[in-house]
Amino acid sequence: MSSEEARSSVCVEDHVMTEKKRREKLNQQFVELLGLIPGLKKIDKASLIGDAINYIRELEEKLKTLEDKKRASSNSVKSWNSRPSPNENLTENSSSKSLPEIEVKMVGKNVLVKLHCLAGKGVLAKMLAEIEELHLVLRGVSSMPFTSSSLCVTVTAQFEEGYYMTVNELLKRLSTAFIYFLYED
Amino acid sequence: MSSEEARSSVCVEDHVMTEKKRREKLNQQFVELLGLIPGLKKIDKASLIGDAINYIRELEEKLKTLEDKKRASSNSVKSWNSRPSPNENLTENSSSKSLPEIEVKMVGKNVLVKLHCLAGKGVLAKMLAEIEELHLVLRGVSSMPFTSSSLCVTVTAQFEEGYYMTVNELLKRLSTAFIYFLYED
DNA sequence: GATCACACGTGAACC
DNA sequence: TGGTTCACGTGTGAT
Repeated sequence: MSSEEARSSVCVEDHVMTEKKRREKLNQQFVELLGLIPGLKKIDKASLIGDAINYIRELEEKLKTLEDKKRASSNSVKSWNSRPSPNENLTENSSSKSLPEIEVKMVGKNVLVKLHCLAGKGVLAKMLAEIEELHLVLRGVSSMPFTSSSLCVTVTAQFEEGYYMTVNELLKRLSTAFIYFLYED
Repeated sequence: MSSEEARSSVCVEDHVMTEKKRREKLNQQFVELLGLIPGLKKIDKASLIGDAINYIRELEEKLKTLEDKKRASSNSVKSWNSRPSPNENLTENSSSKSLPEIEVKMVGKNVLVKLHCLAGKGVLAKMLAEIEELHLVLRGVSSMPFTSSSLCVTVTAQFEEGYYMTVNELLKRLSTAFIYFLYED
């Protein structure tokens, strides 16, 4: 008897409490997980984990799909500045500044944007998208190859009703947007 | 003694086996989940579920971010066909077909695409992106307003090295891509 | 030897 | 009343 009671320095009840604690924690995790999984039917612990597994796989797949789409339409843009050497055949008599060069003019709500940048798949589409996100309505777009690797783009646009911006602000926003391209995952 | 043994029709051992089965199933789910969660340190059951929870939250957040981005650059395209009434002032002497009208010409690797479509924010950018996804390298782009609500776009391009397509195939792909715009979530 | 996490058998609750 | 799921206390192995 006495040997059984004193079998361990801290007696059996301690063990029971510890185990109780462990179960509580685990169950707490279970209910937390329960709140995360949408549209589950059985609330079995097993089924719950099963649904969690399926949900994770589902999310991962969706994410992969979206990322691939994104990548397919913006990956090439990375090559835009991937050759940061300004020693192209365009620094001869141009202002010798590195690309892209951005020029903005405004008359009332009318905007003229001139862009000179390294050509690359997706660059033009991305530019237009970014311009339109600044609440500009495209009027005319002209794009022509300049050197073998650079592009001259001219865009005319108008501010949407109720939107306006100063020239400097617009220039800053455009530059920011283009930089955003380059570092986009 | 005998009453204890015959307490249930199929004796206690059945229950034991069932419970064993249940545990096995649950543990099986645990290990399956274990393989899905990246970079976990402790392999506690509790910690495992905890990490699973965090991972799910992480995935959901990433997905939301990506979807919002996507939405921001493609939402406006929905307005493209949101006025499906062909009774615009352009059905007068045009071929009276509903927009968009797509015309494709090819000479060797050189491609000419003419598009007549309802104007809308994001339309042009999306078009160019889709064209480029067909392994076409943009050469020249010209876009001008036609009626107050429609747009004439002319695109010259070249197939990337190693890529080719028949005129009909190209036309089909482009049409498909544009339809894809309209029904994109 | 103390702590931690686990699997087990068992009684009970809930259709 | 059977089938299914859960919580509990306990024994045990690993660190």
